[in-house]
Amino acid sequence: MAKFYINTAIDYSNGDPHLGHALEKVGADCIARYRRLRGDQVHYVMGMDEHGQKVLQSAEKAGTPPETWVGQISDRFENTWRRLHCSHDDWIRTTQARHTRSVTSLLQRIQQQHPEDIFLGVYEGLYCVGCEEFKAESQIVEGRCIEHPNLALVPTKEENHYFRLSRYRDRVLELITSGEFRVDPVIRRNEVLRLLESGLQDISISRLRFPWGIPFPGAPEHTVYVWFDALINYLSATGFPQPGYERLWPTDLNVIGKGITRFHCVIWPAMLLAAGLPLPRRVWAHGYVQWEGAKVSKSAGVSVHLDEAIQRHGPDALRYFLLREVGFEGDGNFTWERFDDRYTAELADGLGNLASRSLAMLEKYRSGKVPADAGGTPLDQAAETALADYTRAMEAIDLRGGADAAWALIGAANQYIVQVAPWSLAKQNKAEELDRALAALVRCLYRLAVLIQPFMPGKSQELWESLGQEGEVDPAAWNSLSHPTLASTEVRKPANLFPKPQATSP
RNA sequence: CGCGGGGUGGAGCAGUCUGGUAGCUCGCCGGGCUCAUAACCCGGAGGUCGUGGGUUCAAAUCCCACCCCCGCUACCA
Repeated sequence: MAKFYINTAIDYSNGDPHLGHALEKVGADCIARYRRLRGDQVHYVMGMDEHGQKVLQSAEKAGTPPETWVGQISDRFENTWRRLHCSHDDWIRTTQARHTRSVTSLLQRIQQQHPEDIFLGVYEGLYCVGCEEFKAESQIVEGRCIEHPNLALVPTKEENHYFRLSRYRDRVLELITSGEFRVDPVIRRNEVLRLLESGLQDISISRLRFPWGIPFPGAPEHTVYVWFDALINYLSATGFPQPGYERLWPTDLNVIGKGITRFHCVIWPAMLLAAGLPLPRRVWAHGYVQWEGAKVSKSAGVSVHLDEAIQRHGPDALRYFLLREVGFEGDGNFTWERFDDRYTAELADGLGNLASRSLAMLEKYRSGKVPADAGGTPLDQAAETALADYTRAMEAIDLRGGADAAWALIGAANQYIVQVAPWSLAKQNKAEELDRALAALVRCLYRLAVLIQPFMPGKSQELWESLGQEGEVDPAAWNSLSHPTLASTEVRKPANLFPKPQATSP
């Protein structure tokens, strides 16, 4: 059984979860669930990035101690992901002792293995509190930071610890080019390669006398710069530096947003090289959710829509919509209209109605008992194709393609029903043909329950149970997809899987 | 300025690498069916593929120029 250690980016404790965060978590969860179906030993970790000046300021503004503040935000995020059926195995927070231990240890390890890679330097410049960084000339317009024109830049001069990032350019470039360290999709890889080709500067990794962070090893008046600190969480969650962390490390797949590839595809690998540790095998940088065609940002208050979006048609429907409409590769758009359209067409009229009509016939013509048959119907053939397409897409992290394959099977099932017209067979007393058609339909639903599980675990389970199945969809279920044995199983028509609103509200 | 993505029937997209009757989903029109969540199936109408040149027997697809929209440019998923 292969181990599969998957991380999502940890989110900054500076606001509420929004649709963009949700896309990432749901996408990673879909991948994690698919890997579990395939029998991998999955370890899925999410969490929070809780240090840094912006967090401290937010806490102060709220009149709350920072420890309490980040605790509240952490709960809010994790509850949201649980509501969306995320199946993470661990929840890491950068204020936890295990993380402090890990950061300290990693830095010491770099200092031991490559003492010249961490050095003292004086930084003098204009610091933007909004960005938590010194700004370069190109980022300053009229004496203000481009990103935060409402905040005054603070002239700052301080002694910082630096990391010799420049030294690792060639090696990282080589590892990406050779595919040993994979960066996907290709467009993101090309961006990172261009960045590397243009050269790297050493980076400041500590802040003097800033209290809300991890003390810098050997220089307690400094704290570790928040980004440097945050990246290490992926290692902390393996138990590093405790023996046995190698059971999880390295990360098999790190799921992040396209905006932070620089940190995950350049700085983080360089840090690991400096420490003599293996690199993640793969980074996947998804696109952004646009709201009605416009960019979603933390400041825009789009978090409001997340609760609303979950409530609108339930968590499973939101997962489905994010992964199929918005997509997990490029940017995608989110509008209520499209959400409602897809919900009605694909979930209610598509999957929901198929389950409803098929199982209604089972109850009506065979009292809910699945007849024995020889199999090998055109619908079984369609399932074979769908399964192959689905597998190919999911292995390539083409989540939209995976959903497409499952829905192609739904289309095939509806066509099959019209072609064989079970109601006519019943009237004509063609029992054997009717048995064959009904059994084929139940097999089809069984397969669908498995295929949709990574996308809609809640609805998958409802369907699974209505098919008379015990427990949950698991690797054994996956392995039975080519020839499910369901004869004599008792099935029942479920309550509407995807109820439609009675009247279209304005 | 630099880099990148995009401009295809009413809407949203695929197709462009490897030129050869323009495809999908939704919507619209017509027909069928009655098992089903007024659902499902079949057929049809609708596009000079951003603009202008060029290459070619043939261009959405290759080349050149231009117009428009959007993102990134160091810490936002």
